[in-house]
Amino acid sequence: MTAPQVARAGSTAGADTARTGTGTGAGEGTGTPAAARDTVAGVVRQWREVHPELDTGPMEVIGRVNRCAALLQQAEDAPLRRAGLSRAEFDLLGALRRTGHELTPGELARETFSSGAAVTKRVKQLTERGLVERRGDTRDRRVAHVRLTEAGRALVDGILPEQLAYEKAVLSALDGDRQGELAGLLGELLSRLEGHMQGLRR
Amino acid sequence: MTAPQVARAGSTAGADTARTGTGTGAGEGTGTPAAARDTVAGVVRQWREVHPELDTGPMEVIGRVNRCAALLQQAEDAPLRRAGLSRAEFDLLGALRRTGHELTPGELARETFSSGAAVTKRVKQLTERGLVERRGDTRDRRVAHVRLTEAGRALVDGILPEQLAYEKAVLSALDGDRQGELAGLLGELLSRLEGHMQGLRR
DNA sequence: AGCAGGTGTTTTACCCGTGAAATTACTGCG
DNA sequence: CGCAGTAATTTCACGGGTAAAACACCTGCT
Repeated sequence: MTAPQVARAGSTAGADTARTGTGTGAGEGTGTPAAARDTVAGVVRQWREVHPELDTGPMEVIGRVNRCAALLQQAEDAPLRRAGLSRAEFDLLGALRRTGHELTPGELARETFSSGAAVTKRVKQLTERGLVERRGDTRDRRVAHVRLTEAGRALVDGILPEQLAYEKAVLSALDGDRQGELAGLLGELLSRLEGHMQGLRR
Repeated sequence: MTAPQVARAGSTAGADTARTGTGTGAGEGTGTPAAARDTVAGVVRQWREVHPELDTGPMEVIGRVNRCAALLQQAEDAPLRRAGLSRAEFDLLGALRRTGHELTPGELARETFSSGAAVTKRVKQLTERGLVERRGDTRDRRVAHVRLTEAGRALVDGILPEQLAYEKAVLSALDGDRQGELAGLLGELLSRLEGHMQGLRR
């Protein structure tokens, strides 16, 4: 969540940069690469016409990641809104549920990739709704502990299967094998990005 | 950009749902799947411990797409901010540059996946900065036409190569072949999502 | 011609997230 | 003990996005 709103609402990616592979890749042999009938392909084509000298390769990847994320999130939000939760709120509740224990605001911020200020606000709202409770730490009075109420736990447990089913349906656009390949490639990229990310901040 | 802020700022994905493949997929043979040392893997593991009966497969894909998008966008924003532009502004300018001709606010909204209201605001700001100009349509006085100024065009052309180089560096975490595979898989998913997306709005 | 209905754009009101400052509290050291 | 330094959390001011309402204008029908 902390990341530039990949998630939240409107979402991002749109007309981003995208490049075609470094020569390798996607072609399936048949006329159109089979996967190339997406918005990003069109955008890349336009850039190539205007700037034929540029290597548009990265756009193909990054543009698609962004756009997929946007669409997937949009889809995912539907079931949540029906339960009256925003994605950010669900993420917070989910963090509490999956860790199985109380978390401090700071931990929640790290866990949900959002700012401390955002956590403060969300916790306040969720407390008012009776989904979450807070208590001060007895030793260190600076810190607070947030935990799910019974209602909160029930809400998460009720939504989660629905959410997963919905995601499964959306992903069915890709067969099982491809989903696995995709998860693998993304995981590889992700683990390296998360590793030496700070090193690239020019 | 219109999509639910995959992009923008704080970014989203965080503690999202993610599933492990449907049996196929990522394993490389060696102990840890090689790609499984990312944040998402940990989150999925937690969910599985708490809800062993649920199929966490979709999380593996969707969670990673979201998280990758968040990190990539965060990285991409760096070069833009140095030029004093937000990603949304750059997308708008980029749409004008790559299409090569004037666009109406409505077209800009569609092209950048954002709301009309957002376009109105951005165009106003960019006009004040002298990067863009607007003129009313002579036939239909409801519509406006927005075009790049010379300064705007120069700015985009100056930033783009830098942006692409930066993206290329970030993606170098994956070798060329894998980038191609990834682009292919994402393109396939994306084209189907974009196709029958509206059909899933329960 | 005149108006009902539709379309393109802007305005309005509001929500939500952020960074920086403020607040409160702990800790180690002289 | 008392204070400088640091840490956890909240408050503040603001930017940017959205949906819905308001506008302005066109078009087709009678």
